[in-house]
Amino acid sequence: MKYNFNEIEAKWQKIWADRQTFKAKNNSDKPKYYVLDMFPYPSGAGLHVGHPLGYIASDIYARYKRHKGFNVLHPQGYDSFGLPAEQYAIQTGQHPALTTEDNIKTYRRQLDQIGFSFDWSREVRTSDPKYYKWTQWIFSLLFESWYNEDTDRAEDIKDLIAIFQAEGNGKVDAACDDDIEHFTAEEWAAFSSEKQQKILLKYRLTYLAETEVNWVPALGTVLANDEIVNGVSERGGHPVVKKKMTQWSMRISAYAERLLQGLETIDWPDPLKEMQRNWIGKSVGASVSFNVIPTEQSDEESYKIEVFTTRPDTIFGASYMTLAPEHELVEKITTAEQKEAVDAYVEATSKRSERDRMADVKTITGVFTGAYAEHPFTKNPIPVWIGDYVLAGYGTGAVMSVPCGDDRDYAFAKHFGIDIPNIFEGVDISEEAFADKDNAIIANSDFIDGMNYKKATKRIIFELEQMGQGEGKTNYRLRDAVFSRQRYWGEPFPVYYKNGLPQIIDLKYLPLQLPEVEKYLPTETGEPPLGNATVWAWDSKSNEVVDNEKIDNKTVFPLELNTMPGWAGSSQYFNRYMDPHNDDEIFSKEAIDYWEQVDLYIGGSEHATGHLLYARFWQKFMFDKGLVPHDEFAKKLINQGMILGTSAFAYRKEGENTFISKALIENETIQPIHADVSLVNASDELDIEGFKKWRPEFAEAEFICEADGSFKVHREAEKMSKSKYNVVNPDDIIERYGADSLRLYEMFLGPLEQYKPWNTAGITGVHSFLKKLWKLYYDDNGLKVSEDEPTKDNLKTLHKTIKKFEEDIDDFSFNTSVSTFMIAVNEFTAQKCSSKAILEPFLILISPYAPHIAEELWESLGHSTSISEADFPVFDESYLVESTKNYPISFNGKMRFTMELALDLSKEDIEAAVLAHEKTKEQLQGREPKKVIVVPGKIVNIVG
RNA sequence: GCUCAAGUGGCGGAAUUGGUAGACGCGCUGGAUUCAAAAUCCAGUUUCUUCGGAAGUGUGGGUUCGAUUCCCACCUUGAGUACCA
Repeated sequence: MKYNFNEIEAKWQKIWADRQTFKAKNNSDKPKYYVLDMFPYPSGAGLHVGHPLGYIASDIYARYKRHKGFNVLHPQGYDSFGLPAEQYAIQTGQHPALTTEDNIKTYRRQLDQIGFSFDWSREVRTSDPKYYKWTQWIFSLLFESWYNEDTDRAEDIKDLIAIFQAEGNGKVDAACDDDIEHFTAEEWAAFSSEKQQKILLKYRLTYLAETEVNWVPALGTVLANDEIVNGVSERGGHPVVKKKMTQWSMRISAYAERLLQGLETIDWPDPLKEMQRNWIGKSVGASVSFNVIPTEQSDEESYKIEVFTTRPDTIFGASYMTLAPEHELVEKITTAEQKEAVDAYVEATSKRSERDRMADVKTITGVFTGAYAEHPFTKNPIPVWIGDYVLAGYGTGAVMSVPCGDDRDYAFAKHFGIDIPNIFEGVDISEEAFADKDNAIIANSDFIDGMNYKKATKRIIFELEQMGQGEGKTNYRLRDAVFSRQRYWGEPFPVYYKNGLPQIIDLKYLPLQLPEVEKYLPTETGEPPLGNATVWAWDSKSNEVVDNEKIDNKTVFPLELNTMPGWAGSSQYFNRYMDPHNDDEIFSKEAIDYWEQVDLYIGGSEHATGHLLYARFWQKFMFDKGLVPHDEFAKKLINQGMILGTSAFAYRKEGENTFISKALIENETIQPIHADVSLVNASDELDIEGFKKWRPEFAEAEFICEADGSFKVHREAEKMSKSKYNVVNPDDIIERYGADSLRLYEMFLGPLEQYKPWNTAGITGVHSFLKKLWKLYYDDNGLKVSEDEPTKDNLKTLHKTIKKFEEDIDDFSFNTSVSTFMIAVNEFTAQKCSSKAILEPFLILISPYAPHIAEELWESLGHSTSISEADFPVFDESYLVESTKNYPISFNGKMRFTMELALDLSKEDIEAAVLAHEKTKEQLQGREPKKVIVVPGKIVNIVG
């Protein structure tokens, strides 16, 4: 009988689906294990071979854990809101829901034929109203919460109102907007309801605020900072400009410290943690306030400049101050003489886009305001400048400039001829600043002379606090996250506006479903696409959506026109899988108490500062609300590397329609043109006729070939993408070699975390391994497995494989496992092993990797239940180390043999080793030698 | 610039409490089978070699009986970040 993989795979995929083999129960005597993948966005292009890499790894692990006796939750779903479906809708008028539905069908078909053990009964889709009901609900929960710094957790807004009623806001320590006015209980009571609502909005964890946002005119929407790469939009590469808009924001900054601390408690990759740390950007230092020396313009008011510094110890080296051009004091303190120059400078910088400003870091610009501030200790006047190297958005938008201790201040001072006093002992600052704080000894600084950074900092902060001119302060780079998008295809906010103030729709009336619109573009008046909806008003009496014409602003009000960003739905899906069909609660208490959190999460590192940070934030919030038992949602995370495409480039002479083979290029100016990879063979030769037919503009092209008539292309690894013509489709691979081959090969390609190019040629190796495996069980006469007693060699191979397999999979070294199987099959073949006692447990080892062939052979051996229910074979060391049993050698003792070596040591080797061991011990006068290293045939070394 | 990761045959890659470097696969070479091809099987495949050996894990040092592994400096590549005071 032959190995007919297509038939076998279709058969078992159907059986698994029919029997619901992988359906997980929310209760069990077994320990639980939750394996999660980052759910896909179902794009129109379908899957390419790079997409399933992480899914294959997690599937192997999930199947392995089932064999190990765990109740495994391994769900899958779709992140189905998103821009491409909307863009397609704008172009074609097709409703995004229809496009999305089609794409999901393609995805499901492709995923199914790879043989994943997903529990599809728990599928979620972020665009499904039954799902986004709960996304909206979490939004409303955030709206009804504030962050209490004293208890360091989110609390109910009702508690805050109670405090305001009892004692005003004087003692409240909250994460809130920074323009809070103080009020007493009496004042609070006297405020109008509107004023009270406005104040509360400044405290809520999600709030409306006029913010400077990243506006992308080409997309008609705003983007969060993590959606912008090098000053252009991540999707599409459109220019980004700053614009002030009223937007919903998430007060993630309240959680900055906990998001940082939490990293210590989770087993995530170090580079990814590092990225999150940098993104949160904690810096410890002090805030210092400098009094502005009154001038004729400002003598009526006294101004203070607040600065943040991480180097309070260098305060005596401050020879000037710098404000960001956008700083509010700029116009107030500028003197008459300098006004013209300052205005011109502010005007010029505001015109420069963010991108220009970033690209042009080297050029030093700035202008003197004419004003002076008073140094808090020396009382000397120091000039106040403005310069665009100071960012309005970080710290206070102002700095005390210490040219001798900071490179940027140094360059600025040098450029404008400002004083550079040296406050470091024994350091030459004539050429550059001395920024090494760990090796600095302070000098010329009054009472901190001779101190190091640590001591001086402490002392300065103490003195500043005494004087009331500063305090120790910690700053975070992490900004609150803008949560509004001017798009159609996203979750609607459960919000309507009464007198311009946001009101939340009660959970009872959710989901608030997306309205139908005629056009998916923004309206002519510049409103978001939902502005096109005609039935989009809220009747607060009947609690339902009604026609816009009924708006009277008494009982019927306009609804929010923005929708939520892509990360809203993906910040809660991992918990929803635990109880996905619950319409009364986001999940039941039993479900969350049973599954707790994700044990293993596999996905790409590109989500480091997006999804993975926001999801941690929501989880911490949910934890504060007592909804989840852990404040981190995923215990362990692995980043799978990307599988790259191997692009092919044909070189064309610049300005001509003549192509020239790679090896023949000398000094022609050439232009590389992407050629479809299917037109190029393994030796990098181009199919010229196919190439001509492929693109009409090349039909008439000339080709300069090698002497043997071949035309060679240049190869390069790039991200797989349609536009680079380097996409390899899994459907073709599966048809030709089978899903089991694809699964094995993707794992065999290299370490999971690594980026690696796809190369179809190598798949024949794993495919012939499967054929050899099949032949161990079947020959031309049918099943050849016998009831024979296993030989010693058989047992040795089996147990060696079990041992190696477990070591590999515990380290997530999926690639070496495949090699382990290959070695085992080669050994069994050489041993002519047919013993059922060996071949049956061996199948269980293979089954996570190649589940279809394993199921088929398992059935052939007479089992009526799925192999996924079989227990993992028990490893028995005695088959491996028997050869050393009769000798006084312990494995973890002073004499060391590795397991592998012990297998192949002869009796003579071991006797020689024991002798050498004893002899050395004698020489050392009874002390145990540290190590005796033995390899077959010789003693390598003895270490005393 | 800063932070992090990685450099091993023709290729993908194995080997880490320091102990046989190159497992396993691809490719290549030779052979068997075949009218032939595909498929399959067997043998070989780091380099040099006077066939005894010698050298060898980016480069140069160091520690060690012993270094792909540890330390220092440098080079290269990739990723992240970018005036964060």
